[in-house]
Amino acid sequence: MQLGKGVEWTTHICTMLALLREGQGLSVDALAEFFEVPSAYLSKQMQLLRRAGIVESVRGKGGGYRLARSVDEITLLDIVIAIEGPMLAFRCTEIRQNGPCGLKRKDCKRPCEIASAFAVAEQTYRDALAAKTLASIMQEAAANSTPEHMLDIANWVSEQVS
Amino acid sequence: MQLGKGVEWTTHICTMLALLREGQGLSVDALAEFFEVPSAYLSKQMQLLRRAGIVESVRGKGGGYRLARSVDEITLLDIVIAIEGPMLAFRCTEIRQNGPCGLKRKDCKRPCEIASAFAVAEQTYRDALAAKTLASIMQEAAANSTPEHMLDIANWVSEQVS
DNA sequence: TTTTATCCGGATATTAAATGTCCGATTAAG
DNA sequence: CTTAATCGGACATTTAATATCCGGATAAAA
Repeated sequence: MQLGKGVEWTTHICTMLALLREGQGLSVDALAEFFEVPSAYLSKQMQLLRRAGIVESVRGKGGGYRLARSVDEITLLDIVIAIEGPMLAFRCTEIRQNGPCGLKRKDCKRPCEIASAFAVAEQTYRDALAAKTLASIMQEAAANSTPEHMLDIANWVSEQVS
Repeated sequence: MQLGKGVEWTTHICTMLALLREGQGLSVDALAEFFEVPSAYLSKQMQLLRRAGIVESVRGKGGGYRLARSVDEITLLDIVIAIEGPMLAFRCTEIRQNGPCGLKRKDCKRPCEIASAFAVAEQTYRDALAAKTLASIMQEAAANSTPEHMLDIANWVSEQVS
């Protein structure tokens, strides 16, 4: 049970995009270089974010990606669902309907107790992710970082958005 | 982010093993037939449960699997960890240390805010699974099932433990 | 208008993980 | 000794994750 690398990558990237001013954008190549991740593959992950409405893209020279809404309207759950899809981690294949004592389908309108228990647990997970906004992450990051490092990043950003 | 089929299979199987009396056991072949899952692969999953101390095995003729402890001492988390391993779903590859503004390793003793947030969320998931014992699942299952179906299963079990 | 930089989407390739099978060794009952 | 069962390792297959490439669209700048 593993989340794809895209979740880690794009979450960090969202914190970068949050530093941009109105009208600015960062290209996939710049972001890939910043984090040393493969550019072409990162491009695919960014497209997933775009289709989810988390970021928006500007095509053509000088284009790039930027956030599509404010940092307090983007949660970790939004990102996970954008990258991983909406399916639950627990896959119920209804094996209670199999074998010599298998139940009839009509008697299986409600999920079994096992599937229900996993669904409840996953909901707590999602609730926790939904409660964590990009805004709160950036606030914590700022509190734990040094002024020098934040300045480094600000300088790199301004070099990119030429 | 998907849990393996072994989690669903072995959880259902634990509820079957819970029906056995002292000294009885069920063979992998019997369990595989009961749920219509591939016997050889199920055998692998059962070995994982065994190494985790959830079930115990009896080799040789007449042998099989049975629970290694009582149903209120076996949780869904025990089963998930036995099958999937102890790793967290979110893999932090420390990309904050990469690229032109990468942090030095010595400045990364604490996990970053993103990794922390995912760790907190996963802990709520695990807490929920740890709170769900096999005992509570069987109680719910009994409440939602019919006497006929429970009798069907009891009869099948007694045929197997010859 | 041409060049350049960028996203977009599809196709493809590569790698890793999940799933599934097989077999020889071991163990215990009859 | 034969039979039935787990154990563990090796292997095979299938699927998912990761990664690359390219042609097309778009827009800015030269």
